[in-house]
Amino acid sequence: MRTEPNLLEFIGADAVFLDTTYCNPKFTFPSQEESLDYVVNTIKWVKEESGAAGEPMLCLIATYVVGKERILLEVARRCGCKIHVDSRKMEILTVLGIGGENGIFTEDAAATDVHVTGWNILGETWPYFRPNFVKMKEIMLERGYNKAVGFVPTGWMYETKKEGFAVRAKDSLEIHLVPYSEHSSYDELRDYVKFLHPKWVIPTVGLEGGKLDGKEAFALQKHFAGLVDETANKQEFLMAFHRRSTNSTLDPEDAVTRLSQQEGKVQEGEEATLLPAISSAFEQSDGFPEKITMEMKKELSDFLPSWVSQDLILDLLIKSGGDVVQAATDFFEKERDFFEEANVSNSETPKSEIDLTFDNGSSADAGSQQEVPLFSQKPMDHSGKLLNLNAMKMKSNLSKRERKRGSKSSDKPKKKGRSTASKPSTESSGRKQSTITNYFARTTTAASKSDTSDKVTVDANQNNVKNGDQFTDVVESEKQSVSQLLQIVDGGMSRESAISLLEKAKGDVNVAVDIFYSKTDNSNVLENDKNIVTQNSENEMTDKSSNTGMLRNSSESTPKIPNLCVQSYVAQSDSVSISLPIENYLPIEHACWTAGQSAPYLHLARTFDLVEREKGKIKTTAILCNMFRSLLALSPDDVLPAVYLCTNKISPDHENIELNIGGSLVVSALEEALGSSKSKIHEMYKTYGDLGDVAQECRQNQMLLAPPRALSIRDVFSTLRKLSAISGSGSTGRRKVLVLHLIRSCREMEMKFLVRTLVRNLRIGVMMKTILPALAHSVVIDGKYSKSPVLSLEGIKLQLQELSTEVAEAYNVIPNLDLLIPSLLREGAAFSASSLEMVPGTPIPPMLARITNGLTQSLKLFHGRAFTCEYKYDGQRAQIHRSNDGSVQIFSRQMKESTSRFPDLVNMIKELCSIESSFILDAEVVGIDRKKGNKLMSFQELSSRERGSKHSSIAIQNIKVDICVFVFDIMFCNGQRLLNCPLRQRRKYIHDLFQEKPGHFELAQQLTVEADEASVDNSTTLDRMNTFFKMACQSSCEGIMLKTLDVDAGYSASKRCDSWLKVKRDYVEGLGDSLDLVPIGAWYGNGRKAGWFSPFLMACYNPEYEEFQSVCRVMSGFSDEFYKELLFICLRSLVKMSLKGEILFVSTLVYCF
DNA sequence: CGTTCATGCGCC
DNA sequence: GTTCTGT
DNA sequence: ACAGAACGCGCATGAACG
Ligand SMILES: Nc1ncnc2c1ncn2[C@@H]1O[C@H](COP(=O)(O)O)[C@@H](O)[C@H]1O
Repeated sequence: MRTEPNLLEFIGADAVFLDTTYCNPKFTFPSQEESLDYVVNTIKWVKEESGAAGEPMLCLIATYVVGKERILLEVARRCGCKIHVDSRKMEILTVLGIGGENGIFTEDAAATDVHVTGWNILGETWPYFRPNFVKMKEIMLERGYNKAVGFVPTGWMYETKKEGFAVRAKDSLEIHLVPYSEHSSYDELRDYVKFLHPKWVIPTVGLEGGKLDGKEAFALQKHFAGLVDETANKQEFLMAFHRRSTNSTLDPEDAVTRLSQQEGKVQEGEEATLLPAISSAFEQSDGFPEKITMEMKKELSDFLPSWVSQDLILDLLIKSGGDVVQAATDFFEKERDFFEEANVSNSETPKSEIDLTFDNGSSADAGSQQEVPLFSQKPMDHSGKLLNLNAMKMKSNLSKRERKRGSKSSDKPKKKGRSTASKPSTESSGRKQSTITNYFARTTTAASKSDTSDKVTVDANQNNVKNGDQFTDVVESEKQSVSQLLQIVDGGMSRESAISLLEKAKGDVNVAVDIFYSKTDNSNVLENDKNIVTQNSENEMTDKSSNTGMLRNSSESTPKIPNLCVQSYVAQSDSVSISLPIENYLPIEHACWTAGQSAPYLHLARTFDLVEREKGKIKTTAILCNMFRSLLALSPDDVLPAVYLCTNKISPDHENIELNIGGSLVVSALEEALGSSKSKIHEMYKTYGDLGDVAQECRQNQMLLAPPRALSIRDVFSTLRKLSAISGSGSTGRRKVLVLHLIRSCREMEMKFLVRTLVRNLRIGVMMKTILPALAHSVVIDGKYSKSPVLSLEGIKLQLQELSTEVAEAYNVIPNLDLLIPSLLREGAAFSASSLEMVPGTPIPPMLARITNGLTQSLKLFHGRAFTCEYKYDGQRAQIHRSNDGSVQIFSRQMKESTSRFPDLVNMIKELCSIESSFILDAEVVGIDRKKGNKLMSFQELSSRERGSKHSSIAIQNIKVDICVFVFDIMFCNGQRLLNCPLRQRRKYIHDLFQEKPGHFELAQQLTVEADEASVDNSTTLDRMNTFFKMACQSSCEGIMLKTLDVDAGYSASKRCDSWLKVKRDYVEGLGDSLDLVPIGAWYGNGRKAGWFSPFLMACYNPEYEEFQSVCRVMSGFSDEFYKELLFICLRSLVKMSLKGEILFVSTLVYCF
């Protein structure tokens, strides 16, 4: 039995670092399980025990990383802080008869309070073993431990949708990953890093001839020194370093309190915020020109009352530009406020509203500072370059919960004007914007003094909208006249003019036209007239505040209609009738237009609005079904454009027709159309998190000069197509004109969805999987009940189901609405999936694979079934089509045509595939280095290859990255679908029909396991697979794929399927790349992750520069709860430590997936 | 007319 | 691409 | 089960700038 660690040892410790390296199950020492257990128990123990004595910081240092020990030693040396590294592992290693004295820094360690081992690190070979943290995490979670496992991605990073307000890389930090497992020497690593980014090369790991020493790695930093640019972030690091070595006198408790309250803060800036723990301990500088020194802080601190927090002091200093006297003056001016704030924050009753003056000030400053470059004015104030504690908002879990409940209950009084509320009320905030909205909600509420008055307004609005609708519907004929008139005069007049003209002409278009043409000589007068008309109509309004704009406007400025008539008619057709149960919906009577007209976009917009709010899938389908029924009954030609608009597409994927419209252009169009400034829109965007909502909101508040012309579905769609066709010089301008046209024509909630369509983010929770069944249903119902009302759905249930399946299946294989919809409309309920012919030129949605954790697991899953193993190449998917005429096309995984990117591949196919027939192949394109013996290159390198575009192919002689294609499937050959052929046969076809050419055109490496061998108990099979897997990894592959050969072995287009499994190197314990890094900064997350740190900036210590240099960001791997817990506990103790003048370090296990 | 900037787009 | 959450 | 959100970067191209 091992002995439990000495409790006393830990109580005095500030941090516990567990080096868990030894618990790697790959390493087959006998008590592997036991050691894992041991660690887990220790963690548990530390948690429980030291939890009583205060929050412990508990980190896992679990990887083999050069410099880990150095970091610890450095920490210890610099700040003399007590860091106990669990020496028990020495025991374990000793117990196991290994390790102990092998530790690389044993001597150093012995001289300090830090005990570490570098067991086996200096060995000849680089043993890539690592702890089985997959299992560890599992166990930890299972047992409720709350500690960290962090993950770092190796190739890909994402950016949150920012619809026109994105800050591009050049403004943000440049961060690059240095996965090193692929590199056996330092030179290679260096080259790799250089390849990743020549300017910001920070080697973090040194591997020289198998020797692993951070010193050597960093010695080479000199070599790169000239290449490292002097960016702001570097200054930040320098600052961080500098501050780190300065003792702080901040009060730990205060900072901890503040930290615990900072959860709600959302930081929009792209600059990494230095972790408060680090930053607050150090001096602040105002965007770097002037430094605020420790002395200044101390001076001010001594001068002010003792309750004043260090954060406040910093803030004062920053605001005064480093002038201590000024800062003190400022303070006494607002002493009372500050005191109250401090009291509230200290008493741990975060009442949320407090503190707005102070906070508001600083965050607004920060905001405007970001805004400034847009308006080319240098910021005068220089506060908040470092956005940390001072910019935090008060919020607690409690108040969050309260607010949640609050918004729920206020939702209860049934669908109150979510989209019509004139201010972002609590209701409209929704789930999406947790903090900022609430913040705004609070301020607005405060401003309007009472909740109830707000609600009243909302109700009033709602009513008005209804009335407006009614008017809109009733005056349809008048509108038609107006449109007619406008058409005749061909835009020669505004709508107001037309309306007033019609009024004069008593509704007779011909008379109106006459009047118009009699007036044309002084048309200016008419245009002036417009303003008068509008003003008049505005004056007529008695209640402007509750007016919703154009609707009212139009109703007021059109001839009066008898009210009775209005109501009796409108009772049937309002904006929500489409949500009636299918049986009760009357496609013609409930529609908002009549046969022969083209369907108005409003029809769609209203549907979207309802669908967005309806979460149930069945109801959603019913609403959409009703929508389509009206279209089918009144204007079937609009079905296709409607389906496109519903699914946020404008063409089949493979046609590479793109809108080429982004947030920026939409924002600038909105600016112009709505008379809002960019900064205002940005502010609102931050509140709503959706450009569509912003536009809708602006529209709501806008007084329109003219009621817009009705947009039809056809108009919208054809305008979108027109947009996509624009190219060449002046294109941006021409696009904007079209966008403006669209935006200006929006009525009601059209704006919201039009804008969302433009930024291709419909967010109504509906995709092809909902739309197509809805359409299928409507087709069945339309066929059955086009003449009579729907009696019962029971009788046709089966038919509904069947057609849905047929349609979905057809689309799964041939995802081309241009073919599917006409065919469906033509054949009605008789439509079947085989109605569509498979032809090269239309890509088949690729089949996808299921993740598995390891070979054993996947073997289990395929027990008793024959299967094949294939290398999983690390490149890009390519579907190769050859038509009968011999032409070749390449499609990507997302079914975009990428032929122009691979002219060499096209040639290769033409040259090598001498067979006459047409075919469709599934393959992976991989970068290959022909000079280095056909060594496969990483995806990273492939991705830097030139791209080509819709109009231009890349030049074959310029190709920098050669490729090799690895074929693994065939779906179509010689006019025949092979989707239902078992893989064994498809595989045979490939072998029979194609000639390999090594390094150019190869078939995927394979290993066949027959049914009788497919058992976990068959060790030969497992061995073979293991070997195969290792070979795959050695051949620079990502892992292997396993595919059934006979059972369920068809090609399931577009499905993630259990008959294909993937086993990736990274999932398999012990084979991931890893780096051991120190978090030095973090960004605030967005959306769901708003309010806490999400991506962390990780760095590695460079002793030569004596600084931490950034390496990468760490993003995911924690569950949300994990995140919060980890961060709060960790940061809290970190702050504590740092404020005591000790350095804080977290070492995170970093995992590459 | 060449360079830099801004924006859209697609990839594992 | 992966992961987590919400319905 | 399914949908949606969160998570960047590098190339191509038009616009703006000298
Ligand atoms: N032999 C193979 N079979 C199937 N897919 C492969 C193969 N080799 C590489 N891949 C790629 O692996 C991808 C699926 O893995 P993942 O992206 O991890 O889900 C596919 O989209 C292919 O591009």
